[in-house]
Parts: sequence; C-alpha cells; structure tokens
Amino acid sequence: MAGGRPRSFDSDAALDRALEVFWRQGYEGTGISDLTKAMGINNAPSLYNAFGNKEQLFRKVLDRYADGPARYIREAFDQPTARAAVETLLHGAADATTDPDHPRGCITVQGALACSPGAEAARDELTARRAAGETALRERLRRARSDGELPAGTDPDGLARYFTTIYQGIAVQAAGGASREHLHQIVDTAMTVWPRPADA
Amino acid sequence: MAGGRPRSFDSDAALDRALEVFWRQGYEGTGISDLTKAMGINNAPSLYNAFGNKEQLFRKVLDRYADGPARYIREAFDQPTARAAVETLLHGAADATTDPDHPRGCITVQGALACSPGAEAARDELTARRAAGETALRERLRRARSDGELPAGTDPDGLARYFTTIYQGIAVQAAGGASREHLHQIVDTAMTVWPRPADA
DNA sequence: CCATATATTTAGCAGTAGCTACAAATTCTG
DNA sequence: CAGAATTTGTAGCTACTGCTAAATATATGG
Repeated sequence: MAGGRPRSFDSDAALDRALEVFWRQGYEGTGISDLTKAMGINNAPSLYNAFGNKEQLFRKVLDRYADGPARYIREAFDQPTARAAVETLLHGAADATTDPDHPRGCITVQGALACSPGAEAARDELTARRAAGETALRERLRRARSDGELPAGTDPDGLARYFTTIYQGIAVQAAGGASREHLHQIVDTAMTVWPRPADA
Repeated sequence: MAGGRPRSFDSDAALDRALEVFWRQGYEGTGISDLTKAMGINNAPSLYNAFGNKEQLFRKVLDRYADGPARYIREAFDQPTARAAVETLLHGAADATTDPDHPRGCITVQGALACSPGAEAARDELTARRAAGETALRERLRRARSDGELPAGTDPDGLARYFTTIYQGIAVQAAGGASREHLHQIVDTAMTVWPRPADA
C-alpha cells in the first residue's frame, strides 16, 4: 500500500520503440543496449525491472504489435464474408509490410526464422503465432463452406495453407524491398484462386 | 614454388558442414566456434586462413548451396517450357525445404531476413540472390510470352513476382514445420493461376 | 518524520563475439 | 640438409553479450 518512485518513461511508448528495433533487427540481432537506447532508458536494470528479461520483453512487444501495426489482422476476421476476410488480410499485409512509418516486413516472420539454440524460445513463439493465424483462417474458411459461401467441393484447410503462404511470402518480399504496388498486384493474382460457385 | 604444410581437412566437406550450421541458425545466430566445431577444425586461424572472415565464408557457403541442395533451381530453368520450369522450381522447393537430410527451410530466406547493422552485408547478399532468382524467372516468363507459350495478354513480370512470393512463402512454411505433402498441395493450388490460352 | 515500496544508478559479473600475432609444425624445391 | 611456403596450435586481444547485486533516489501511507 505504498507508492514508490514513479517510472521515468511511458511503458507503452517504450514498447513501441522496442518493437521498432526487434522488427528491424530481429531477436538475435537486437542487443539490450540497442533496446535501452531506443526506449529512452538509461540503464539495463530499469528495463529488466519493467519488462523482465529479453525473451519476456519480446513477447510483450509481440502483443503490442498485434494491437498496433498488425491490428488489421483482427479487422480482417471481422469482415462479413470469408472472401472479404482474406482480401483484407492480404491487402492489409501489403500495406503493413511496406508502411514507411515502420520497418519493412513482418516481425512475426523475420523476427527469428533461424536462430542459435539460445533463441529457440523466441523462434518457437513466432512459429506458434504464425500457426495460430493459419488456424484462425482455416476455421474461418471451414465456416465459409458450412455457410455455403464456399462450394461444397472446396478444401478449406488447403486454401488456408495457400493464403498463409501468400501472406508469409509477401512478408519476405517486403523485407527484400518490394514495392507496395507490386505486393497488391500479387494479392490480386493470388485471389484468382478463390473457388467459383458451381453454377450448373 | 614450394609446397607448404597440407590442409588437415577437406574444403568442400567443411563448407558443407558450415552450410548446415548457417542454414539452421542463420548468419547472426552462428558463431565462429559453432563453425570450427562443425567443420572439424580445431582452431579459428585455420578457418580464417582457408575461407577468410565470417562474411566471406558465408558467401562461399551460399555458392556451395546453389551447387548442392539448391541445384534443382538451375535444373528448373533447363526445362523446355516455362510452365515446367515453374513447376520444377516450386515442387523442388517443397522437397528441398523439407529434406530430412538438411535443416528446414531455405538459407536464402532465413539466413538473415532481419539483422543488426553489423550483418547487413550478409543480409544484402541474400536479398540480391533472391532478387536474381526473381529476375531469372521474369526473363523466362517474358520469353514464354514471346514464344507464344503464354497468351499475349499476360503480365510476365507480375507472374514472376507472384511465383517468387509462393516460393518464399513455402520457405517460411517449411521453417515453421509444414509437411512436405502440404507444401506440394500449395504448389498445385498456386499453379492454377497459370494463364489459359484464349482459345476463342 | 518514519516506514514502506518502487525505480534508478553505478558498477561489474561470467561468458562469448569475431579476429589476430606469433611460434611451431609440416610440406615441397633445390 | 637448407630454405621457402603454407597450415596449425597457442594464446590472447578488444568489445560486447545478457544480466544482476547493492546502493541511492523518489514516491505514498501512516
């Protein structure tokens, strides 16, 4: 029941700065000193006190990412149709991965694709989050088939894997410098796979 | 004009071991000690003497990769038709990225997607190699349109970007644990985009 | 003011990073 | 065998890694 010395920095703003660094440099490419510098924290103990160790901070940064730059993903699943959901998801990815206000690409993809044994926990966390996205899309497409939006003959699981692959490919393309316009064209091409109703 | 002490290890075999480590752990996740250990070299100076510094070794490893596990890429471009080239390329990627004899994924994608400033040269090297692949595919598809294999109305550049995105998405999927069978299904779905001749 | 609680600062831990100077070892040429 | 050429082994460099103990500073509640 006491106050204690107040924090000298804003936690959410600091997390945003940390997100930028992890996003740009990846988990292993980011040092604690990079983080404290970017976050406006003068010394390591303050960081550890506020956010735990590097791995815990990384998870908090990922949550912040989901609530911020990657918010379009949740909005995609709020769309009335599965097709609109996928379109919102992929075009949103094209925009988000080339946003000039943020590093290129997607932290979930480039944060730790391959890493040393010491960073496997971070890598596994990212793998799990990507898998969760694919699962959510699969459930949405299954529902679309139940609802009749997708023809009875279609394979929603395969379709989910396909669009997830597009999504992740876009992230790699963006990291490599692809233009936003080109990414949107890729999405348009990818969407032509969408099953047509068997209007016989 | 003299002989000098002979090398105690086989250079190509050592490069293969180094490739495995870089492939699994990425450029920044790999330490010199990881390399010497895997390569069967007892001390760092021997490595530096034989292959230069870490970055130079990485480039030699990438060349070895292109001549070894990624040889299917060149074979793809030897196919008689552009369609066969793309199919060979993508199905080859599905196989190569899930080969039980090698780490999962593609070193060109996961070697250094995001990195610290100190590793930017390695990252740029990978970006350049991915871009070179896309360029080769673009040229092949342009030729296919000139040859009449692709309809006059198609956009070979856009198609090249699309298939490159699939390729890189497959690499991410494989790194995340996707099964070989699923990757082949994704390729089949992706190929349905292939333009049909306007047989009017 | 005092006790408590929290945050910051200073200093530094053990470990590893990539890399190298230097001497010893092993080879070929003459 | 002498000498030149090359590789290996030993030792160690500076810098940095993630992290922490202990002391200090700043707040609240009684």
